[in-house]
Amino acid sequence: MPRVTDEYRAARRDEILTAAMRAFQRGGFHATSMADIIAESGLSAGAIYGHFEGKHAIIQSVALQVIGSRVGDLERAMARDPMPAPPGLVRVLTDGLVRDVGNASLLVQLWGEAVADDDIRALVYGVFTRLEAAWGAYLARWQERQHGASPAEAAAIATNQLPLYLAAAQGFILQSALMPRFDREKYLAAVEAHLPQ
Amino acid sequence: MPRVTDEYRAARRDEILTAAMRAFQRGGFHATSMADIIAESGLSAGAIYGHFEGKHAIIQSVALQVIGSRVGDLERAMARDPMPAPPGLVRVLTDGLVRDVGNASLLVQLWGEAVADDDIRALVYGVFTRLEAAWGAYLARWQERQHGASPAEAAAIATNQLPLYLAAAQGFILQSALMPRFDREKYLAAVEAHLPQ
DNA sequence: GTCTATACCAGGATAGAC
DNA sequence: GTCTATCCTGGTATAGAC
Repeated sequence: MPRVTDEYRAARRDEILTAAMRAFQRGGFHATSMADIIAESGLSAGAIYGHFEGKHAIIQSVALQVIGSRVGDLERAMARDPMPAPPGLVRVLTDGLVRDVGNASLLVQLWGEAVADDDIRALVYGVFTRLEAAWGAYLARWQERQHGASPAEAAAIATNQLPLYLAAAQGFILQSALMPRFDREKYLAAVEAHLPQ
Repeated sequence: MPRVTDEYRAARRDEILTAAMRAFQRGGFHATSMADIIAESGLSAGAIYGHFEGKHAIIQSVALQVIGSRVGDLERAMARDPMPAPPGLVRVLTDGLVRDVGNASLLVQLWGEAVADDDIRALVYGVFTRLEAAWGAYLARWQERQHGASPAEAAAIATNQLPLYLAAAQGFILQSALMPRFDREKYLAAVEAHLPQ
């Protein structure tokens, strides 16, 4: 019998994680100290270390949440019937991002972090691989259904289009995080107008 | 009269910068300590600090070099006559990157760093703004020359296409840095096949 | 200008009381 | 589980000799 309920523990963990996300969004992973996270959460050092092994574990958990939800959003959208047109997937991804995280800067930080941190890199690799597989399958299915392509043709077309669709999603994330006057609707309109169906 | 020639100083600076770039590429800005840079350069702490105020200054200089050269490449390509087709600019940018830096991971790190570091952010903002202006002007000129669009039409089309071209360049950089089986030629072929002319 | 040795401190993590 | 107070390491930067 645990001394407190699992729900309580989970809620506290989440509280800490949310505070950490806010702090990281402002200052970045490294410039944000444990003291900052402690202050942001309104708790104390002891409370934090009761729920996380350390700063590294917090970063990991934040990463998993931010990046994992993106993949989940996509896979769900891909399973919908009728299928949304491929450019719609870019919108799904970015909607989910705004809803859960507020902005894309955490994701951009994660990409940068993947260079230095093996765990984050593994996470990012894994996500990119899943994204590639799911999006590729989606594009192929779209070709078959909408254009009556044979499976072989459809696969070839999908493979060809895939890197650009990934780039469209990545470009959105990067530009929304780092371009001063980014216009979300203008971007999505360009995707819809120019990327191949 | 300086005690050593300016050429000597510049060469040393460059030597240190190159060593730092190698180290940063492997381990990231933060996980790389001054001790690592010192070891990588084969010099000593005293030597390094004789040329740079500190680690921050080194990062700044690396950033300026990596990111500044990219913009230079593009602006030069854009001034060429006859104009390369717009997708060719993506190739120019990535060629320069490979030539100067070897891989794109430093650039991805810089993007992540822009969240936390005001100086880096200002640098990245500035570059994105120049890129936007130059590439936008280029796309407009291309529309006028190749398709006989009026200046107003050309400007509208360019504004519409611009975010996708930026995304194509950004996607290349990100995917080449973080996707295990990235295929450069496949990517560029997709850009050439699908992005609007 | 460059070297070695070292001062100094930020900040992650722990101890022990409650 | 949470708090406050504190320890201690890693890492930046400097001092002083050459």
